[in-house]
Amino acid sequence: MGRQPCCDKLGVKRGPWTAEEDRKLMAFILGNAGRCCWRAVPKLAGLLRCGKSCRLRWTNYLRPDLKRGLLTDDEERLVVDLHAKLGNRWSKIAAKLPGRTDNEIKNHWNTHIKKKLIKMGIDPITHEPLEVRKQPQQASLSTTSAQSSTITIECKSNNGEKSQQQDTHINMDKDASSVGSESSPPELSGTNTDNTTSGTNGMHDQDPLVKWLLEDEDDLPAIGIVEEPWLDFAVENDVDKFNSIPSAMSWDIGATDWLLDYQDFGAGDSSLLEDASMVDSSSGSNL
DNA sequence: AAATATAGCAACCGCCTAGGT
DNA sequence: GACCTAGGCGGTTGCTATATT
Repeated sequence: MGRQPCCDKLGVKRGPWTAEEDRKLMAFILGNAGRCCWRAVPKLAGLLRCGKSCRLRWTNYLRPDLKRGLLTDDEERLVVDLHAKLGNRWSKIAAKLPGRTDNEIKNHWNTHIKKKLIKMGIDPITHEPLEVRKQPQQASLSTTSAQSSTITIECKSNNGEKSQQQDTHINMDKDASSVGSESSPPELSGTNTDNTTSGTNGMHDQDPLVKWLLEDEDDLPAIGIVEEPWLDFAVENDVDKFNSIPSAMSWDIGATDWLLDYQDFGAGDSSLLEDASMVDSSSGSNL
């Protein structure tokens, strides 16, 4: 039988996105919120891309509510804490950091945080001191004893200055074996996080952080993650989406931050937004 | 200045799950 | 219940920029 490819590989462009493609995609999505599925987006938007690729580009790069730049110290500490609880479930972690994507956090973890932790003698997988791993039977089998330790993460601010050393409390009150590999903890893997509230993880329920995490299924708006308004059928197609959106949507960022963020689009892309709004109307002809 | 190594990040791949039929 | 599809997720790859020799 086999699974059908998400799109016809033939004639599908791959590799880095051009500014023009970004414009087209952005204009289409903002102008046609909720009107079709990702599979149909490339065709309707006039792109020679796979729908999956479009979705990825949108969620990881074009979404108006994305923050750009390095993670702040606070965000970094939160990621470490969350990773200690959740393992490599980047999307769950990202859900707690408004404006950050799972891909971004994953990359940041692999390139920055991991190294920091190793440098500090902390196992980035188990969040335990590296020495502990020399005694595998203890590290992997002493599963239920709730451990807790306070470690210090040396963070550098964006201007390269060392910030004050921050105490980061990493609770290692989890099943050591559950984070003994890069994969998700067995009891947490599989069907999302639904299992996390049950059975053997009862102890997690007492952890405020875990409580908070487990609540995320229902309270996304409360933490700044709103349902994607641009994919909402109810979103009105204003003349200038790029200007209307920040005020129309309740993103958890300053009303104009996203505009500043778009300076990152690349050379000469300050004109991108203007162009995009123009493309918006022209791309409508593709529909 | 050129060559090489390393780091960082965007994008892709393949698997999994949810939802519809 | 079986099958199919779309979307989501995490792991991995590959390109580019920067640092080092």
